[in-house]
Amino acid sequence: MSKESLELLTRGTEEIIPEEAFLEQIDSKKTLRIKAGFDPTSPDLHLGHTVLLNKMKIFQDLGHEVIFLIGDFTGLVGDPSGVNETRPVLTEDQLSLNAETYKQQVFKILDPDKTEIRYNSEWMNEVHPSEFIKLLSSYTVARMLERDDFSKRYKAQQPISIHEFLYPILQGYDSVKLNADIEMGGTDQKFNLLLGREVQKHYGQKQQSILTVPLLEGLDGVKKMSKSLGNYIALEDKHDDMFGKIMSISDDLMWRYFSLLSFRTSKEILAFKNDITEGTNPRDIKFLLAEEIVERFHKGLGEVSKENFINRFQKGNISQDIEEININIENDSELLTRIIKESKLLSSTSEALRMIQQGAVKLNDERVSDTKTTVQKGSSNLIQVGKKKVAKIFIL
RNA sequence: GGAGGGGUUGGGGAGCGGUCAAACCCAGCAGACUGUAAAUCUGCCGCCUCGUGCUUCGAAGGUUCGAAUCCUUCCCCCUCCA
Repeated sequence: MSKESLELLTRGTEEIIPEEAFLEQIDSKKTLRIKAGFDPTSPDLHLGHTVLLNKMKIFQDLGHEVIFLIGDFTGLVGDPSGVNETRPVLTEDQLSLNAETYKQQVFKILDPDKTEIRYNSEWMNEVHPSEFIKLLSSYTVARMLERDDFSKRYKAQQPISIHEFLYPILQGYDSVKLNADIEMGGTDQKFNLLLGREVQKHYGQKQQSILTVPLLEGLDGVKKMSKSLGNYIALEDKHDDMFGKIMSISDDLMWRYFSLLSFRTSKEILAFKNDITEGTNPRDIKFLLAEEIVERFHKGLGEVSKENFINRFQKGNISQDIEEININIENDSELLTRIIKESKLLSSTSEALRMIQQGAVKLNDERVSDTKTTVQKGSSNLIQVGKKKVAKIFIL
């Protein structure tokens, strides 16, 4: 393998274990089986996931077999990684629905012709109980408790269910069944990935090497990007939303996003940093990042998103494509607070009331100060709540 | 199986018969200021028909003029012993 390809492959990775074995594999010219698993616990993939997907794509381009494993069975167990409490168990219906939307989304990055999609229910549903016991004997409770999140929860007197111990072992079994040469995952997966090596050994199989990628911080810049924390940018986000969300990240975080998400060279990124030192507004550099990312998921809309953004926030105009909502009312007029709730702009009339009191609500570009403001049947109204929420509402 | 501790509004965590929609911290939201950044200041942060209104403090009953606070039963969690 060329030096360039190797650089490409290892750039932005957190750890490779064991490094020597990995390099040997890469050098061997053998077609490697690369595994990465995803829990279909929530239907939206976000930018955090793409750090890993991008890596998979590189392996694909190098001609290796990439396995996108959907953990539909293990999803029933719930991965305890990095969580400080027991995860709710999902129903099979939810899981299979999520798995479907996953498939559609990953091919925004991966090459469908070169991707092997597998479900671990394929083999897990067939495992005989005696086989299962044999599998579970591959690891010990003491070693399981070594895992950081388990030991923390244990010390903090928080519950750990027995089934949570199974998760890492089952994940390891997937590696056995798939004959994985390399498994990739986020840094929070390190324990699970390493355990896969133990399970493979237990089954007399060649041990996989593992490659971890950093977890992308969410919009808050502190916690990892995740749907449950609400600090995520979904691949399915509309272009304007995606652009806006990227613009809202802090200047520090911007560099993190550049290094993990951008396809620009390290050299270019360094040049941007210099520009800022020399007086360029960091916002303008952030524009470049936002445009690149939006363009990746919404072909041809990067530029447009930027223009909309400038219109909306720098010039104060409202962008063209605002969500339009129809609301049916019974009387001739209705309280604005109720309309705001009905349109889902806010979740309760109480909240709408407070927002009006705080001067956050605009009706047809006029700031609303009267909490009893009403709108007429048959009218169309532009309603803004704060800077980010806007909708055109038709009262029917 | 035995002994003890505990379950409070998104998270943490006060309250331990009325003055409790419930201190305080974090997170979040809005306004001002800005680059929809950060920092800062101010306000908000259960629901509605906005009132001496309604529903909340694991669940259900009970005591009381009055309960998150007391009693009973049940559910759940943790620790130690077996």
